[in-house]
Amino acid sequence: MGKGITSRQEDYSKWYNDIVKKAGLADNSAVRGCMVIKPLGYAIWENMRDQLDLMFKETGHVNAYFPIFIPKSFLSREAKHVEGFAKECAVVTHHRLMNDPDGEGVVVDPDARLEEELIVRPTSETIIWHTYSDWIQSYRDLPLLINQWANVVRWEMRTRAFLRTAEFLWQEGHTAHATRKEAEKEAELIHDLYAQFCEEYMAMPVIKGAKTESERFAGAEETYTIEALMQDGKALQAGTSHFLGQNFAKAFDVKFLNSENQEEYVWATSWGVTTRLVGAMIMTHSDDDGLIIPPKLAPKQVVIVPIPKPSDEIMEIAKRIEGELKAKGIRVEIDDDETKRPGFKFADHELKGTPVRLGLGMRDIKNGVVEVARRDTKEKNSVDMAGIVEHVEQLLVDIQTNLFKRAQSFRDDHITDVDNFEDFKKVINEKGGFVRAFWDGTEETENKIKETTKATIRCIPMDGTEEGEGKCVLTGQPSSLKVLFAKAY
RNA sequence: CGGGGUGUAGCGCAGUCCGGUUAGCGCACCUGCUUUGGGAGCAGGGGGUCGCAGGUUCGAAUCCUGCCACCCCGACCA
Repeated sequence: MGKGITSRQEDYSKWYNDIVKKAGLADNSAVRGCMVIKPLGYAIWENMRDQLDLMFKETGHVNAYFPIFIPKSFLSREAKHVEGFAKECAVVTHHRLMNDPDGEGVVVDPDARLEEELIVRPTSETIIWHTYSDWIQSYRDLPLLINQWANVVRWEMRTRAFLRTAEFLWQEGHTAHATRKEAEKEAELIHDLYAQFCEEYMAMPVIKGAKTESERFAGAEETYTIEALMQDGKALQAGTSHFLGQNFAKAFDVKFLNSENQEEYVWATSWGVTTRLVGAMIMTHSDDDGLIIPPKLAPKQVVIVPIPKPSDEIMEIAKRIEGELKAKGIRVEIDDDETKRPGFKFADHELKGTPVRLGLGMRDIKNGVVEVARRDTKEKNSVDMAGIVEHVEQLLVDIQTNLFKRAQSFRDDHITDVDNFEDFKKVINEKGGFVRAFWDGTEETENKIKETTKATIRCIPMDGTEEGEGKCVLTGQPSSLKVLFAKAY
């Protein structure tokens, strides 16, 4: 699976940055830490967004939009929340510029200082819960199931395209419920939905689990996560769903009257996935020849290349095939650029990850065939022109399946059970991937392991079969808790 | 904020140690001809405040001083 599997992180970073740049997914921007998402990168995100949006709506959620600015005082209402985000907030202090009285250009007008500073949202819990307190009076107002598509800003020290940028795009769901049980169910529902999306659409296997207390979202009682494994053996948190208990309801005084006319605080969840998923897709599937996009997310699923160039006769057949594929709902395009030669186009479409390429020249037309090349395995076959539409339709399904299986077997090969700390260190440092081991459940042990190996507990897996009793991999204390460790992005 | 590195054309780089023609190469771009089934060849052409500001010198991409920016590795994090 390409150069991904390397012990040298530097090489992997270079490979990743090269793909982002050469395939045309994103550029650095004028602002440090922010990126420009280019049309191809954005189109992939749009496909992710559209599918997720559909899944949210099918489960009863609706979209709304809340302000990008949050009054500073809101952030301090929930103690843990402010602690978690305070260090990475962009702050608006003024609302006006003026010509520099001592020189050229503009300066901040000192008279335009805001009475209360505004925070550029790093997440929207506070402003949304402030709003919910007005919206919720009765149990009849519940549940409130709202999602927003937005940008957020977290002033990170070090950034990396898609995986960690100062500004990123995401969706954040914020729901309010009458009972603890219902809110817990909501958090689990979204957790499952995210996992389903990653596996079915991104062809990326994930492990579902819960975060330990120290890795939990700031202000959450329980954080569910889906963890994916990248080709360099590092784990990536691909999405989280939080059960917030009544923390935010209490902080923002969101109460409702139940059917017995008693006042109660509401129960909450929040959940989100980000443009990081685009980075996850790259690092899960791509190879040395460039990007590989799973068919379900590919902006272009099929490209038809006239060989050697788009003559009338070739174009007539190409257009017929294009029309038939489109009629099946397949996203297809004819590359009729006369200034580029076929060899260039082949390499270019491979770089950009188009799942299927059809080559069509006079030789093929005489033989009544089309040359079919698949991006995932790079296999080429001549296929009977008569059955080409059905063939391509099936091939897209096969590629989607193959990508998932390939990523899954890589992932499964990189889950290693260990029962002593020597093996633990060895696997983390040499083989990479997930290490499954017993943990005594203390934060102290968790921190010690992090300090000595840089591995963190990615999750306490949910579908962990009964592992019985064992001994903590570090302390040897008796434990019934088997968890997954890994180095992570 | 620590450790390393780099700033020269849109991109990637050489030249800097040891100052000296008009600052060079590859890719990309433009024109023409020949090509065209895996990133075409030849010929011609356009494009530069050598990161910024001072200084030394007859002369600075090159030496000196100061500043700035970016990248990689850590700490922090979706």
